[in-house]
Amino acid sequence: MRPDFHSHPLLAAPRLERPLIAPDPLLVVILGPTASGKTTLSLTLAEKYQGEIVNCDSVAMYREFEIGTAKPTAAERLRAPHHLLDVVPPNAYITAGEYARIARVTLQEIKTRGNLPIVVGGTGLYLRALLDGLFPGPQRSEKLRERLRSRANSKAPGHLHGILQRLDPAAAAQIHCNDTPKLIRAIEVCLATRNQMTEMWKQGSHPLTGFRILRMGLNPERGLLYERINLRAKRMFDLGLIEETRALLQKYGDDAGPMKSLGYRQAVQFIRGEIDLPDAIQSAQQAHRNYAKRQMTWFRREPDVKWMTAFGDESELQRKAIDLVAASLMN
RNA sequence: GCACAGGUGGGUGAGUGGUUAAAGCCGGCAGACUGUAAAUCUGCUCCUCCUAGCGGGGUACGAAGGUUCGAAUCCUUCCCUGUGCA
Repeated sequence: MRPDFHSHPLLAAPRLERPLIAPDPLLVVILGPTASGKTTLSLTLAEKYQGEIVNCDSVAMYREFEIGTAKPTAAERLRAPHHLLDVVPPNAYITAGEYARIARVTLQEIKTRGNLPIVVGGTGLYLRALLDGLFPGPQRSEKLRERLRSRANSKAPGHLHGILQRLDPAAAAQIHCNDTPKLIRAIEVCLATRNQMTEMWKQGSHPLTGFRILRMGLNPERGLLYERINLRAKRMFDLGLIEETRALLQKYGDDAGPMKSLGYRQAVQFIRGEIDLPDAIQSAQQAHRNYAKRQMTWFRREPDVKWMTAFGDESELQRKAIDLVAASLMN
């Protein structure tokens, strides 16, 4: 049985009831769509405030996936300590729950050093898992999933939804019958816990404690963002995305880690001869743009975000961000 | 110049007399999301006028005419595009 990370004394210690002498230290969160300049802003803030950067981008956690992930460069990583980059082997996988566990440990360590933790991320679910916590659900069961998937393929379309309907009607009402991955997870939770997933949700989650959180959101004008996305996605191909993907494919096969993610999926299609290079590039650009939109949809619901309508590398925005942090440190 | 093929909504592409303001796909916009989330899924999407909304009206399938109760669909001419022959 794997230890429940929520019970770790350091992470989930109840806050003291009596007023604390010193307020909780600050935690800066930079969120925003892909290519909005989160990295640049994080570097600026880290240098200014002795910060340490904690990645919150799911794909950037994988080793050997380099060009397509727009990780901070080696030079950038020299400017401030970086965490949770390159921590997952290419043929393994990480989940939101696992991310939250290790990210919380990392945050605690930064706190101990007295530095300013700066969480930088585009993965909404990971951010939520870190900040708000997930419900205490079971881990994935590959066997069960395999069984469900193969059964679903041989049966009528609504099959999985029907199963969930019987197991947990409330969950079934919330998950669309076409959304196979979410249906599978819900069924998995019900079966593994012998309880309904919606009941499990009621047990609540464990939010991150011990920090005052300052959320800064980058929201540059959409047209400009899309231009940057197009340029960056194209550049990834110029820098050798195809070659990198080919090597990864050879080493780990096509189900390795984030092979289905932005850019890599298109590179794989090209390598297989399914599309030509211009189409692969265009398709990758499109995928990045669509992703940016989805990220904004997610982040708009995030509470207490200080939104800024510009890119993270614009000096005026950086000045505002610096002021925001200064003001928060003051309180 | 002649011969074929073709010109449909932001793109692509169905539709070959009425049930078509026009399928599907893409794009665009909006949304969902509780352990692989850079994943997965959902809704809306011609213009215009009236209506709070239901809804109703007007335009529209290269252009102009024509046939017909009725046309994106049939006919004529014209304009474009591609291919073949000269």
